[in-house]
Amino acid sequence: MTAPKPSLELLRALTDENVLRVLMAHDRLTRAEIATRTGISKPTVSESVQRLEQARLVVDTGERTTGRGRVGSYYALAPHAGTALVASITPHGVVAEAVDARGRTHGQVRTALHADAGQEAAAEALGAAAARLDGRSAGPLRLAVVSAADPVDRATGRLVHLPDAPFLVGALDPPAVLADTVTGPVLVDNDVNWAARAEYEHGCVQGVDDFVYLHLGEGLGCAVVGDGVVRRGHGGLVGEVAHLYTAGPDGQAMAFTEVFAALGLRRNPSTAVDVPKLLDVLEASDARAERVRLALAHAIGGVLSAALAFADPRTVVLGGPWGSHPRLIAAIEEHLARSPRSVPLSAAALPLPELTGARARAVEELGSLIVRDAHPTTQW
Amino acid sequence: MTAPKPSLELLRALTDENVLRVLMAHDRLTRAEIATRTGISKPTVSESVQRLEQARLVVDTGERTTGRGRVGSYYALAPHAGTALVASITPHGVVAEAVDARGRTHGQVRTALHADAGQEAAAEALGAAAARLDGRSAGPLRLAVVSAADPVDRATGRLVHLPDAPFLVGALDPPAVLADTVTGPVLVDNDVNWAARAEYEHGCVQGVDDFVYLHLGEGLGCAVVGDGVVRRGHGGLVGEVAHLYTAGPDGQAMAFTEVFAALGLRRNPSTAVDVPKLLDVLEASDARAERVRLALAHAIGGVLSAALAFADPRTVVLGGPWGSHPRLIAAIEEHLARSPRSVPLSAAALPLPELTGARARAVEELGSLIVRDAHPTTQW
DNA sequence: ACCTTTAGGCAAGACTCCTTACTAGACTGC
DNA sequence: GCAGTCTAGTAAGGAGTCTTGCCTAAAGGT
Repeated sequence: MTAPKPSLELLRALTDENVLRVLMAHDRLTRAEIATRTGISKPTVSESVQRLEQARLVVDTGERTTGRGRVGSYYALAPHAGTALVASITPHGVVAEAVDARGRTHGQVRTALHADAGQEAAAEALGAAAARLDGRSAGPLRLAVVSAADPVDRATGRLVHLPDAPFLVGALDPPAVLADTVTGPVLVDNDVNWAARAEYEHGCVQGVDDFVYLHLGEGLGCAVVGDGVVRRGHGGLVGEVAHLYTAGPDGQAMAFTEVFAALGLRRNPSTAVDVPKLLDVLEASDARAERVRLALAHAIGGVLSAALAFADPRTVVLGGPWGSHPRLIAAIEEHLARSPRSVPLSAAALPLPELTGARARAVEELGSLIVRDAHPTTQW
Repeated sequence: MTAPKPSLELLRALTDENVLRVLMAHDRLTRAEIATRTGISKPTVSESVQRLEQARLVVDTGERTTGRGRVGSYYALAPHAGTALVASITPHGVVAEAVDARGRTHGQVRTALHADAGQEAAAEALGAAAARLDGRSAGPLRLAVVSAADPVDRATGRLVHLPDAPFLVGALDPPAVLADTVTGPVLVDNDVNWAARAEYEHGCVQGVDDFVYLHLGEGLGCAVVGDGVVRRGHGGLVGEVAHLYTAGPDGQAMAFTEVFAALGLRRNPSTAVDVPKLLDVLEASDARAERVRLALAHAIGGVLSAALAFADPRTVVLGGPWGSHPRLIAAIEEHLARSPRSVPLSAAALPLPELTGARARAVEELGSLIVRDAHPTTQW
């Protein structure tokens, strides 16, 4: 039911958007190249470039074409059109970078955190990183996209604590921390959701519009991609599988997180999974380790039965410090083979996937902001 | 990333779309009324109406305005612009109707089926109903929207049989059955999904963009609405909760459908739930019935824990022959109160919800078809 | 030295939408 | 019964956009 009111202003806006978008994809182009790439006629492109140059969204780079024919001028997006902040926050540290609308990274800042650093340290590191990147880049930081290793409230962007969840980063309010440095919106989401986006765009499930990404690490998380988009649900808590009923070591129904308590795989007194111990179990070959592996496969099989029922994925991607272990995947596959419904598994493989996914969103969003700059009042 | 190529043809198409859409919402309007309602100027509207009249998409109804001022002519969508077939197929019978782009129903056909009628009877009833409605309506049947009480393959529109599911209607291929009568696409989906759409638009969850609709009847089904749209997943099998792990009567993990076997609530030898017997249990007040109710609440609580983990609904709607029973809802609420995460419940109340939901989709789709008629080559 | 190629500019034309002004007809009030 | 008022629709003119086609300038190839 899309039907914007027709007007000549709309046409002009559309032309400018086409020009801006092609400049976001190609970093420097002559007017003639823009015309052929967009399919718009040369005179129209010329007018548009003139408008956008006057609006300081596009600049003549000073470079000139070489080769046969008349020399042409290369145009590009104005460097001061702004950049976006991309940040990833985990209990181990903060990684932040600035990206422009072309998708180029303009500097990266890493800050290590102690495991028991607490939330103030995380907030401070995030703020400091943003300030440094803001000072270093040509334009303002127009928006921020933040990845956090905890559940995120969809309405406020704040990190939330769920019962029996490890709360690795702790209470943090990224929009508040970044309000002074970033001029526009601050988008926050769970690291697993961003990782899923990265796998969708650059990883092992390209072109698969419906899949589930199960992250198994200290915390237990999951992302659901439906119709090509990461689904967040009402509160942003899609993928919080800790309290999902599944099968425990002796076949009794229990919450997924309780399975690790029952198997002695928690890092007491917290509710976090003891990853080193779990990896030992996956490597060991004694009978007890085999029993634990079976129990894990059974429990994860239960989680996957829920994924099948509520997300109907084409594939399930397993990631996280122990989620992509081949022996675990083999055990789960064996379990699935005996189940009434099955689903193919694959292992996640991208490095820093949450940063990749967040970066993609940042570029997309920055592009939309710049397009809106050109025609602030036009809406469609 | 929407950026259609600007052109004058696009503008004209947009004008025509605005005019058509407002005529779909108001059934008869003068040119002046169209102008004020769309915000487009009178001369432009006049041109558009002339074009659309020539294209036989709009007609002068012959009616004239009364009251002060010059008499105006009322225009309306052409009756032969076509209608859409809406059909619901359950083991008890077929209900079919024709709707026009205004959303008006143009006749309903009901065919009762015996419980053991088989799939040929269903196919025949559907085909016959379509033929009768086709003959009765002014224009052609341009598309069909079918609701079926079984899982539907998203790619083909065929009904599919899942292990341990009752397969109430049986193997049926609505696109094939309707290919001769319906000139355009045939959209098929599960009755629960259509019912969820009806509740979203006219029922108890209006404005709630994320909810889950749990249908409890002979079969066990579920619909997931995320960001305002019914989610279907890769194969269209979102909501098939029969094999979801949950808690059985004695606390052991088992598939949801097995719970009914364990409780003796199946209509042997099928896997369908014995609804009358279950309703008896909900009405009875002896200790055994109380135990069964607790077990049901526990099992459904497990299903809801999966819904929370994978859909994060704002509300859960309970529907179906026994799903909206107050005593069941009370038992589930009591169970949820003791759970780490909870969610509000509400009871479905619409009559024939699957037909309402399917009708809404049919009207929407028919509108898009008619708009495309006006400008077949323009795309956005 | 001449031809070819290419970026960019210019002019003309077609088209769309809008504003303003006008006409035709019918009701209202005296 | 008549003048005034109100409204649907039309006509004319203007502003703006896109496209086609042609031209010029400058560089490379032959």
